Amino acid sequence: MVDIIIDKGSPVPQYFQLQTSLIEQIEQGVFKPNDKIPTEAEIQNMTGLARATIRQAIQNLVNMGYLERRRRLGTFVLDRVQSGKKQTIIGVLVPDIRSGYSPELARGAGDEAAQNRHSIILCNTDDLYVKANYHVEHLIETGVSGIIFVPTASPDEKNLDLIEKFKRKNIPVVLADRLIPGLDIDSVTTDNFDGAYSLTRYLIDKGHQQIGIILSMLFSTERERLAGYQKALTESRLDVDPDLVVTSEGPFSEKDYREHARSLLKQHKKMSAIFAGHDRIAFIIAAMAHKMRIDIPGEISLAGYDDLPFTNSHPVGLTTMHQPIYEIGQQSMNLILSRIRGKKSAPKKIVLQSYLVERSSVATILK
Amino acid sequence: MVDIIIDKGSPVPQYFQLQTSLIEQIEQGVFKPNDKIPTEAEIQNMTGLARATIRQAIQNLVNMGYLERRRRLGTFVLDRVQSGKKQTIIGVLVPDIRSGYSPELARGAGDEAAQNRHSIILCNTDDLYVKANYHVEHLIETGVSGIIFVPTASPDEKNLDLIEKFKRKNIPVVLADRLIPGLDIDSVTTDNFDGAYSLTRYLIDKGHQQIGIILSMLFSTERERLAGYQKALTESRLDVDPDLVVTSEGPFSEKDYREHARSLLKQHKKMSAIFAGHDRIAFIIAAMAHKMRIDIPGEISLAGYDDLPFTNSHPVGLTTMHQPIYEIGQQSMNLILSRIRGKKSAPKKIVLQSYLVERSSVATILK
DNA sequence: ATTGTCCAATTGTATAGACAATTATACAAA
DNA sequence: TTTGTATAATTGTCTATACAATTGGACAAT
Repeated sequence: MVDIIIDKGSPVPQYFQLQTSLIEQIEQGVFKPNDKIPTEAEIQNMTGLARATIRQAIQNLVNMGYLERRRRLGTFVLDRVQSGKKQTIIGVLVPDIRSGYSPELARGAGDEAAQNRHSIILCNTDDLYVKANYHVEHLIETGVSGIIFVPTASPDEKNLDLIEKFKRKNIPVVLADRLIPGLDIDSVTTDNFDGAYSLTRYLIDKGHQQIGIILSMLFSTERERLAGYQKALTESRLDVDPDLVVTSEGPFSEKDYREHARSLLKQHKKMSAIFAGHDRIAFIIAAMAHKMRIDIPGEISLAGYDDLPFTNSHPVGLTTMHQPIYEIGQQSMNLILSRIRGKKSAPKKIVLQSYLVERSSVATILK
Repeated sequence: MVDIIIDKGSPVPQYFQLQTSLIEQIEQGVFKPNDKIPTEAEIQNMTGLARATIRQAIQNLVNMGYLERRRRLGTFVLDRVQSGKKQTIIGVLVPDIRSGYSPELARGAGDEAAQNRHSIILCNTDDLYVKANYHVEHLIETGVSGIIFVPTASPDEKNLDLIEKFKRKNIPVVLADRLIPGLDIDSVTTDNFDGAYSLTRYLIDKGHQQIGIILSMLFSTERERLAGYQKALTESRLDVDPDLVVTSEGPFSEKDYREHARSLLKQHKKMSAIFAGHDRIAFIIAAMAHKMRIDIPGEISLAGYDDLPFTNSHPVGLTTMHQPIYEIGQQSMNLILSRIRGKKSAPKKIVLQSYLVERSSVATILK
């Protein structure tokens, strides 16, 4: 039965009490869609409130999309679809949807969002702060409910600055794939240290003793991979030859990496295997080796990292660490959705495991 | 100067007159962002209206995002950005953001949207009607302003059905890359007929007389390519050998295509070149040829279609038709934005040109 | 069957006035 | 310096009341 009680003594405004009471009854189904609620006069009799007060409450519910007034007929409850809860949209900021793992990540996030009847707005940052910032402002204006963010290649404080903007608006953020040192926030990553360690161990077990490595130092992911590589070597009492460690501070540029690949391959007599920081470098190395007439894996073995979707169909047959990128996207979405639903708890740091995919680019060396 | 005149005799409600007058003065810059407007008491003196009436007008402007009340301080004009006009969001429906040309297309559309301060909601259809339909409903609920749609692999009437749903809601739609026969609607495509014709001519000019082809018949694009191939052959008085035309009715499946590739390659003595319907098939053929120890281009030449982003870095060195996918995305976005801005004119059908990218997979045959 | 007129219910607009809550500011007290 | 307190300006909440506008439905006129 209809039942509205107003506590005149409460500090809660009476129009607000009425409003809350009505919403409750609508959501609990006392008033169903298309039902007519009591007229203003009736509510006046029931509650003793002034009509203006009642109107204020009802007007708010009309603005919120719960009710609809029809002159001479009364006030009616709107359908669920139209009422209240608007669509939830999650912003996804990735470096570049065309390449690397971004498509896979976006796909995982998108599928998971779709399953929960939400959508993603996709933004390319090109790993640049300015572009990311542009999208950040825009996403906030658009009113997204949450953000999945792959930090850009900019300095940490720049990335922090972007995250801060969301925090100020109470929009939850999940970091995907890359971390920002010292920042305690929800994240979904893979264990790059452990992955690189396992991969290097694998190479060592195959008999390789001189292992070159080439990677960028821009991201937490690759820095961890370098650390894993170093640990595996020192653990096996092998020297880390600084000549064989080629790092780059700059962002990924096809041309730079070709140069790096060439300079490393020039020393190919000094080593039996190369650990490429990620598959794209691996393929550049493979192409360069082909050009320099160095046979893989005959003369030198090659291992990658990522196992990108097309790695599988690439004729090099690259042995690489498979990263569960799709799952990163999924889990990031799940995490952000649980935050949007209001879950309060300490930041959750999900770390997924990678696994080795053996193809044909690594040879076994007989001692 | 501040100046509010209310006509008490007018049938226009006085609160509405006040409201309109205030909006006008805000938009004309009499009140600038962060300015304080007169207090309720002052307006009362200026107009002679009751405070409740004034409040009603002001409350509406607060709801509309023009004003902000600050207790004890007064009522202030908000920034333009926050006020009124909501963000425009464009839905983009692609087969699969992970593979093929979708990432490039989404990137083109996304960049163009960003330049115009809009966003894209990205949806993967997997070329399935049901998934597309799911997203369609959701996009409509979300209130997107326009749609860029790559038709699914479903029958035409299913795709028409999806488009119809948008039309009913007056949401403009642009078809990207693929067409639906008989449908007169905005579209951005490439000239597949002409492209395939040129590519086949190129092969013929290189001395190839027996040219196999393998493609799917599911999409308008590939059907046109087949037609272009046939035209080039007959024009040069070469027979179209039905044994060398391998078509598939089903959707793209790695396994099926491997089988098709194998059966075509078994006949490799009968031909000197293969025209692969798109690059992904081309790479499957290349991998299969490698397995069967058939040298490309030594024993057989191979040409693709699409020039996907990674084709370039693929060691096969595939000669292929470059499709301006990024531009398709851009132009689609431009077209949809002009429709959203209200442009009325006959459906515009933009056809972009492809061009040949010569790499090393096609040999010249000496006669 | 269509059109016109009136009625009554209900929401829409408006006035006048009262007191409450909030908060920037200034000033006092610790 | 910090903390508490008073003040006044302004918006926030609420009552009581009146008349206007809209409109479904009944009924009459054409």
